[in-house]
Amino acid sequence: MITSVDFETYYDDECSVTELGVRNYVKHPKFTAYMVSIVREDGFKWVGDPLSLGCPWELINNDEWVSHNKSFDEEVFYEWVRPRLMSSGQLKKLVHPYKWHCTSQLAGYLGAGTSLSKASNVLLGLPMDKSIRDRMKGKIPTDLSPEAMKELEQYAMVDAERCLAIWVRYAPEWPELERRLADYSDSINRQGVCVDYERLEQAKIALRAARQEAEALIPWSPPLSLKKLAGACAEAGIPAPGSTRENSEEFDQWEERYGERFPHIEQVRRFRKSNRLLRIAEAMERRKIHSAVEGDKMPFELKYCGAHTGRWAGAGGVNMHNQPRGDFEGIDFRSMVIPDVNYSKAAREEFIIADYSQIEPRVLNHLCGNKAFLDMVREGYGVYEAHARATMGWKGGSLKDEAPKLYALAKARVLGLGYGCGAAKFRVVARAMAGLDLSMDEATRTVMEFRDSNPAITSYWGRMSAALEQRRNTGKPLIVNLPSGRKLYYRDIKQTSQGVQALIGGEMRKVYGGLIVENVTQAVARDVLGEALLSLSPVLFHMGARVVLHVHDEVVISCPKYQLPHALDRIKQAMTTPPEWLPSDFPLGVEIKTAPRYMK
DNA sequence: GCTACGAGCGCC
DNA sequence: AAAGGGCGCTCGTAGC
Repeated sequence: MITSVDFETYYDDECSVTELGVRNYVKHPKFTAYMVSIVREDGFKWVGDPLSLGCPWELINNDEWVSHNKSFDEEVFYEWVRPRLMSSGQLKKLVHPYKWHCTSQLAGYLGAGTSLSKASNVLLGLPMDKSIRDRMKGKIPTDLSPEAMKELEQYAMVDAERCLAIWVRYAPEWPELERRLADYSDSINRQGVCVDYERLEQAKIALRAARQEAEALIPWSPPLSLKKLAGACAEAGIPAPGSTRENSEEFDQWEERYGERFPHIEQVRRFRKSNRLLRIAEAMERRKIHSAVEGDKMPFELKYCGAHTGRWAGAGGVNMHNQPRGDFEGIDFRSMVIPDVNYSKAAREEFIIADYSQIEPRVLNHLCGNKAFLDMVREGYGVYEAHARATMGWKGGSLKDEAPKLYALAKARVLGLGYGCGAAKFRVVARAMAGLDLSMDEATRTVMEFRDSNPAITSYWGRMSAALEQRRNTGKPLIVNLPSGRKLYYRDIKQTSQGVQALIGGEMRKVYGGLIVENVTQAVARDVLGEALLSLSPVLFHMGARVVLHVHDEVVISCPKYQLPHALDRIKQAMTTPPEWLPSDFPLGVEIKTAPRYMK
């Protein structure tokens, strides 16, 4: 029997998931699960206080439960509700589901967005009203009038009904391998990472000092106000920069001319950066879980299929997918994350960090059938040099050594031009990715040359563009089949005043051929990582190691030091063996290193 | 007082 | 429009 279970819980500014993460939210003294809605496949429905005598826990014992954001409801049930039911004697034996499923993960897999309202909209065609929940902030049911209580119960029931409907209708479309990946994600999240909280404390002191110093040197307030900045520029008799974005061409020119006369800009950046890092540090602190055996750990959230391409998305307050790299004010932020400790075992651990090398260009050239390029990569040439040999007429020796400028251009072309980028944007991309300063003419010429010499890629854009056109204004979705069997969905494709748009991940967004090619490429690279995670899992388990984190094309593993000599080869082997849906000679490359702390 | 949204910026 | 893309979080501002 499928049964949907949805808890309503108290929240306010300081006691919320956003603020504390799921684990410490449920532990908070103010936390209360005041309502649960239960809907069974046979039509049975119940809503009310989960601790009340009438709550039908024994009825749904051993059912298959389904929730939207299962890891949240699990935490509430196992850590707050069930212990109370047991200690009050209301339950004589432990109640639990036979299995617990998640419709947020299912909806993500189906490219429908991960929120219940988007999923309901896209998958059931039923919009939802979330306003009642927003009005519940800081309130518990005793604050409510009987009418308001009734309204809330109805709202909670609708959530559970929609959740059940989505599961019943779409669960068959969710393959076993993807379900394992989703479960695995949840376990990685819950396991968390070890954090060097002492070092973090030192960092916070330095960051507070930097922020304060910067704030004092900025003559306006609030310090990040662009309006105030423009006002101050006007007073100084100089034009205001259109943007303060670092590395933007426009801003660099402005800074060159006026930077000396107007030094506050540098402090604006310093304020922004130190403030941001300080906020992250504080959020990491609030998520701390102390364990005598495992040390101080921080659970986090990598959302399975958080992006419509299927990529995981960092979430939950501390985003492990955008941790700052490198040094700021003497602080290397990534180094706060350290290998697992286990004080009950003597084994010390070390990180192994493994990255796929340029996986997206490799995938793109495979998808469009660019054999010449892939053959050269298989022969051992680097991706950029292979591109230069295949399409830029390079016949010499090592491109990087003999023609560094051409190498940079090849790199910019490979990274920037595969998805339809035009000349103006290419100038920005080439600057950011390869440190190239191109004139508009040079950029235009490069873009044209690239397209001329890469017909396989441009015709791939064309096919996707034609597929879109075929479904425009027909109501029929464009479903792109990926080699893994997974699909990408472009629903409700419409001509609008903004160009062609489609319902992508629950939102209307602009769409065109090159974009779909980019999405597919990203999606296939994601599937490679997914397969790698699953094939790594038993390999690591045998060595007492485990994945603690993954970032799109990078896997961070904590491994007992005495296993390191075997580990590197085995990991590389598992990661570079192509999934069965790719050619067995597909050239996957992995860069692998050991590190005493998270880095790069 | 609140929410919604864009700018800015971090990552791959 | 042959248009690089995918994310999340903080802050400031606009609008209610």
